[in-house]
Amino acid sequence: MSTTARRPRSDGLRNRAALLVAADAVFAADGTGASLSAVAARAGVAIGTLYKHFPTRRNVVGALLADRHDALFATRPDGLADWVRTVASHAATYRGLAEFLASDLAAGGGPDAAGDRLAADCARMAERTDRLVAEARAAGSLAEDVPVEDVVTLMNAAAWVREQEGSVRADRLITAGLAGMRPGAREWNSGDGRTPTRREPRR
Amino acid sequence: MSTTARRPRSDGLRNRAALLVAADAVFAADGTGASLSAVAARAGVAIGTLYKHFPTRRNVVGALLADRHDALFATRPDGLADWVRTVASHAATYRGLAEFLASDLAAGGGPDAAGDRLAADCARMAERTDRLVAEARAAGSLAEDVPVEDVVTLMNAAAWVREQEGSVRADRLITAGLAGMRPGAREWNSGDGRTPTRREPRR
DNA sequence: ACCTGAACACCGTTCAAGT
DNA sequence: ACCTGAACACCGTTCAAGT
Repeated sequence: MSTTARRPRSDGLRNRAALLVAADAVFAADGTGASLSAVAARAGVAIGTLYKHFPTRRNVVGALLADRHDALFATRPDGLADWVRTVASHAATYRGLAEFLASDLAAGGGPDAAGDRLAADCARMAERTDRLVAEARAAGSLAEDVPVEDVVTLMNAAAWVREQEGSVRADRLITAGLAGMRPGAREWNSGDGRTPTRREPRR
Repeated sequence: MSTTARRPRSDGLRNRAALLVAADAVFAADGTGASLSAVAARAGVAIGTLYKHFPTRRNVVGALLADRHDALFATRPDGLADWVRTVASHAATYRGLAEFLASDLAAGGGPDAAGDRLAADCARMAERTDRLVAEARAAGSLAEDVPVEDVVTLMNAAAWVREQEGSVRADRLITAGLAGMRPGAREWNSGDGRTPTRREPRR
């Protein structure tokens, strides 16, 4: 029960910071799956030191994203489309990050939710998405029967597309996806993509 | 210039077949990036034999997909939506395959186009997509100003989503995406996802 | 309290030697 | 013509030993 707050040693702090700087550079070049040995080498510390500070690769990614997430949550998104675009762009910071975040978000916040920065950030992202989806529904720009999951899927998919094919294609996917989620957009057809009729019109 | 057709040795053929069976099982379990040593071991051959038959991992994947592609091209898709769904489903056969195919398709058919089965198949897929996009435009179910690339992006994204989140979410993404590519669907707004007006109506 | 680096298990890829 | 398996370079992860 004694939560004795031990103050960290100064070399520990220095090494931690150096590791994050190195990880950012290495991940930017080689993606989220890049060599951790290379990260440690670049930071000028032994591999054991990296594992001491960050027991899992997930911890490295989480720590690396912390600052970016602060910035992300500090902005007031101008509607759902803006939020989707911003998150998709963020989730494509490193190659492989989209997959990383998608699985983390799906797991509802990763393995150990307590004290886990990445898990907490994912939860916050989910909350904000919920809110903006509700707003968009109220504003009539999102159909009532489109679940939040569909929007989250679009965000993840767009992030992956951004990694693979660049921001232009990702933006266009978002535009089309959201347009297709507007009230009435999925009324006629959507089955075979041929005959533009057949379902009874709404109201 | 002498294209002397040498007939392959029988043990060579047997090993090749065994390698493909093993690769299918291992890839199904661990994805496209799975251990090739494990594949060779499961096939009961030495690692060198694997590399003799398939110099690169891409060749393994290509050979593995050959039969599936024959089946894919044998079917007559019932419109663009059907084709997009079919391809997305196919491209999610193994984990990691979506990324594999996306980059191959983007490269216009991979490194060595001549005699490369995977490259040829990708080219065929591109052709068929072109044709169905043209048909959909003519039928009025796809807006004239939607480039084929947008449809291909949707196919790739849906395949990735299928790997990550399952077929339900992938299908819904396709439905929304295609609905958003219908004539007129992107007319009003699509900027901030808030005010449903502002652009001049069509015609 | 933190750091080091050897140690172990694994994988990709090549290539000399075999049959 | 094809197969084998040792060899090399690399990586993830742990842990005893240091300071």
